[in-house]
Amino acid sequence: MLRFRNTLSGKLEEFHPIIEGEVRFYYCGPTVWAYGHLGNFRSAIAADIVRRYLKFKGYKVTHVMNITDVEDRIIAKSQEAGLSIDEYTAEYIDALWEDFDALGCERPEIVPRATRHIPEMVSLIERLLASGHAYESEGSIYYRIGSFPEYGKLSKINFAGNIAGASDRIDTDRYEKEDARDFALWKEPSSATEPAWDSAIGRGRPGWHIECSAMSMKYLGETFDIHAGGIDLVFPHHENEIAQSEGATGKEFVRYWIHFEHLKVEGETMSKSKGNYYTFRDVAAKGYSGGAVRYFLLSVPYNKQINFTFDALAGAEKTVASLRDFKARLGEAKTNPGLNEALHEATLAAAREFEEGMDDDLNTSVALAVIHNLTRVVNTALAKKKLQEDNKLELIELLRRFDTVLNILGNAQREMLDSEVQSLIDERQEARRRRDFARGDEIRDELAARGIILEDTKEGVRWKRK
RNA sequence: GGCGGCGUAGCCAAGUGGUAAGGCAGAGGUCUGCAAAACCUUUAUUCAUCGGUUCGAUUCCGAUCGCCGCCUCCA
Repeated sequence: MLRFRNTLSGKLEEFHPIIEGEVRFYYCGPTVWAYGHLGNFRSAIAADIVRRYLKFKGYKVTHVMNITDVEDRIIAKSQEAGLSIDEYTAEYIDALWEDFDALGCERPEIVPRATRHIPEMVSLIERLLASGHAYESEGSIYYRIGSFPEYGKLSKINFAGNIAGASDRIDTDRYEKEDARDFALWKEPSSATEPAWDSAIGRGRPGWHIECSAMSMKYLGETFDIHAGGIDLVFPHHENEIAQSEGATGKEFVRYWIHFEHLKVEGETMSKSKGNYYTFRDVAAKGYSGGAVRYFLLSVPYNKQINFTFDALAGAEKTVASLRDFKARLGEAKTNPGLNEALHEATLAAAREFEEGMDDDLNTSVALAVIHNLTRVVNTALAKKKLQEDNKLELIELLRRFDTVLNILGNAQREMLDSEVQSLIDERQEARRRRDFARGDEIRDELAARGIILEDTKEGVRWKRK
């Protein structure tokens, strides 16, 4: 039975979707201006695991990931560059999909953009105005937090204690609000050139939080199953989403809230504003693969902070390579018909333990350990020639199934040999037959320099590209 | 000031009221012409410190020290 730690209750809860067999899942994706650092991808990969594991469990998943593109900073940056919002964001969105592919993340079913959903936001704001949850002040519209007594239930925020110590940082808005805590739903343009939309509630642009309420409810319904995002979104973003959505509908907004913990670097949160961040592209430029980054980010469960180091990433690179080698070796193994019973038991146990680990709030650490343990058992069997045909088939199938969730084993396609490379290998074999090992080693070194690694085995020469 | 998290071997780290997963690195061995890969063995009497509860605590409670986060744009 799948269990998630629900931020709302703070407890581990059994997961039951609202509609049998179907899951509606919203993930707050990265804003465009802050695009690219690895912390974003920890979150994106965690969301990918949520999605993939739900599918593994047999659910039909509708996954919505927003792309925020009317946020203050994007507007400022696009204006600086003399570009429209779409022109400014286009290259970041292209980069996002390239990196998604490199990191093995599936595309969500629906990727709505705020700029395409202004009418939905306006009508939600109209509902809030009509029900007294919102008010207009000097051309802008604010949410009236005093009208929503449950405000704070997600973040457990305590305004009495909070304001005492942090009041100097709360009321920084230049507009007139009834209460310092109230937040903007609709902002009057501050200049004639600022992007703005004409609507029934005046000319302006949406506040940061309203898009997620409007878009999630449009695509997933007024109450849906899972809402996920980075832990820093708990307050104020998700708290405000609850206030907006439940204020407008009077219904429960989301069943399960899931928050992904931060990636740290040298003991501190990796963040855009601190400047202590690496992007996936920085790391890729140093030669690390998307698979290694994905493995590293999965090596600690999503609900724990993880410390980024290049040593750990290098370890992940080796580990992924050895798992992929294992998969290839298993595929090539020569076996006799039949089933080795002990190995069959180990295979069943691995399948069970993997699922138990993942069921427990998506514990990817346990899932990976299961694969390593299975690998060791199978390697030993392979070395002792205990692997039989039926074992091989069920192991290949199990690894394939594990990888529908983790997506770290890659495709085991064997590239075609260059005829030139093949002739060098043949020449080396001939030299070795003559016991001319000097020439043989020379050829091996030459191939190594060109990224071809040779392994001499009893069945012949195995090779792989570095 | 309010709220929350963390401190486990050289490094990255999982985990649990019943005696410490996994990865990387290291050491020894098997195999090999030598390598590589793989396999085997090996690396924490101990989980920040000090108390308490318990038959038993790394796991629960309290205190102390250290680190991090949210409360303000970032996942």
